[in-house]
Amino acid sequence: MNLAKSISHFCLIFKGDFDTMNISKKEFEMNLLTVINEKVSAAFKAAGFDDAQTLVRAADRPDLADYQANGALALAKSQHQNPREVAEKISEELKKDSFFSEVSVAGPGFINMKIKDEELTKLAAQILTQEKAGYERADKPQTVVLDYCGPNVGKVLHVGHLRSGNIGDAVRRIMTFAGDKTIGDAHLGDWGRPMGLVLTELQHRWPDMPYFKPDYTGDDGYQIPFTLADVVEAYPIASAKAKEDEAYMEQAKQYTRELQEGKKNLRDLWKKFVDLTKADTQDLMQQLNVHLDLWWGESTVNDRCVKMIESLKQSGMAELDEGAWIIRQEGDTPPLILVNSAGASMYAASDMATIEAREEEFKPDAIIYFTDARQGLHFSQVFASAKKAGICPENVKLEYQPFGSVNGADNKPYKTRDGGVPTLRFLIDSAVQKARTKMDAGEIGRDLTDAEKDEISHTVGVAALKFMDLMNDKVKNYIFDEERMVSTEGKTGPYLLYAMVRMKSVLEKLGEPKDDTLILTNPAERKLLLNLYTFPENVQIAYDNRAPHVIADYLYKLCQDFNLFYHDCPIKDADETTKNSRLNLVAYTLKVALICADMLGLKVPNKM
RNA sequence: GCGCCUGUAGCUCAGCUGGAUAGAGUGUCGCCCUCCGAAGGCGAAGGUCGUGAGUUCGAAUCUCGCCAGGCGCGCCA
Repeated sequence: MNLAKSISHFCLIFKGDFDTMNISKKEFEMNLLTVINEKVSAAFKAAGFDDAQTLVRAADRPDLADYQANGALALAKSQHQNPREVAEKISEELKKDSFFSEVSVAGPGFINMKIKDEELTKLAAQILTQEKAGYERADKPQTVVLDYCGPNVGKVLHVGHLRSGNIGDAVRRIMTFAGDKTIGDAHLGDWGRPMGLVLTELQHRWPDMPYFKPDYTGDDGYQIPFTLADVVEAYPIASAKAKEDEAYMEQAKQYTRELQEGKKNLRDLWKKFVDLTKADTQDLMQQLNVHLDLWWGESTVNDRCVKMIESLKQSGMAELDEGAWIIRQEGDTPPLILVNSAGASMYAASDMATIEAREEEFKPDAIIYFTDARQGLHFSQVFASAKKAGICPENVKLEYQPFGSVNGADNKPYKTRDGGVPTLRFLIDSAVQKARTKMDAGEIGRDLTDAEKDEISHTVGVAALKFMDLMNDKVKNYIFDEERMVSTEGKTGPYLLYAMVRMKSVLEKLGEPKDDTLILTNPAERKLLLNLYTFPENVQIAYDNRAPHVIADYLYKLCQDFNLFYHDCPIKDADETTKNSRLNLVAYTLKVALICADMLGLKVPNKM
């Protein structure tokens, strides 16, 4: 994504023409970018350029400027004028504004602006004290359903669920912060042939369960003899047996059908192992601080799915081809298969029915899917078909947000040392264990009790795991380096947590600031303050691109700037004014950092 | 064969909806604790942005070709 473009998009609504927008000027002076953009926009007008984009953004050459405007370049191009002359004219107007200490034209026509320290410090109390630290929603808030996590009954959660849950939840948090109404749905895989297979295998192993007695009426108080581990083990075994043993396969098919028809004994048993999966998933997601609002599954839309397929057949949208019911696609795209030639409905049908259910229940503006990058074709078929069939209204946006795979050092999908697929529980446990080892070996945390160490190492370990997963552009594969993950050096979860713990610690030990006066006496303070002001733009870019890594990157830079400030600017022994000012900076930084951490679903301990 | 994604420092990655001298981290080398948390900070070295054209005043960024890697292509999810 392009920073400049995203910011300019963000700026588009601020044309300096507040009256026509029926919004008070005050409300728009909510962050530094909009303040400057208003000034530059006014200068454009005064110089005779009315409708041009100002293209204001934080300078990418901090040695030359605080903010820059690239609008003169674009303007000169469209009007066939000399860009430097255009920039000079605008810059002459800007120089009249006492807000800036320096305005100059550089290179082909960049307008560079430096802001007076007093202006910069004065704005802090107006901007950084706001609940959202200057972030202002540009367009109308939306209702959005987000589909992530995606656990499957009978299968153990693995690294793919880590990505789906982490990324989906982070995007949900970002959207929620931005003002959207969000609904996170786990989309449980709890239907179809796998369920029949599990039922069959459970019967083989525990034939005495009441569910299989001919006179079954209910399972009140019955304690199931199997655990989640048994269910997870049962599925692949059943799957293998079914391929060999025809009778076994027939039994599984029959159970699948009877389950879907609602036969009570099977439904009751099915519910037992679905609940086991759900409880396990809930536990893991809670450990990861991934929030879900909804636990709809494929079973939730079963009845709807049956009706939908019938109606698609009636309308001619679906056609029979080689024994299967399909929906033809545009161009070379292969058809979507609704019902296979054996008469079983496919997951594409279930996904379409789920869209219909979500539309009916929530009337969302958008539905966003977080699944791995291999499902692109599937979703393009489902989306196109849902639109074509009128299941999804035209104005509802269906969005597929793919993510790359997690690879080992060999750049092949990540495996444990024994070659197995690492479970999510294993990943969490080993991250926590590593954090604990680090804590026990280090000088830090000596004064903590064992219980505190347990809790903090869990927080740190999970943050390490999550941050590693969120710090890169989600569409790319990344290499899982378990040692680097828990390192406190460099761009890691523990580094961020450490910086934030320091901020908390400073405020706790030296007290909160007495008033909101801010003074700048050191370059590190100025750098940190300027960075705090760019929070709104970063949120906007992250929002527009559904890109948690933009927040991750911003938080990292904020912590770097803070650590430099912390190192260069002593607080305890400074004079009262300086001390108070620096405490203000710490408080502002902590506030913004905690918002960012929350967007990423990172918990921040008080000590570590 | 068709389609999607990726290729930037030794390594791991930002930047990619066109702008200045392409940024971090890590690794290597050097420096900084009498001080609010050194799980920290500072500095040095390190790049034909896969490749070749094109568009443009200006290309890592846009277009096209090529090369390399990953993934997907009707009855699993």
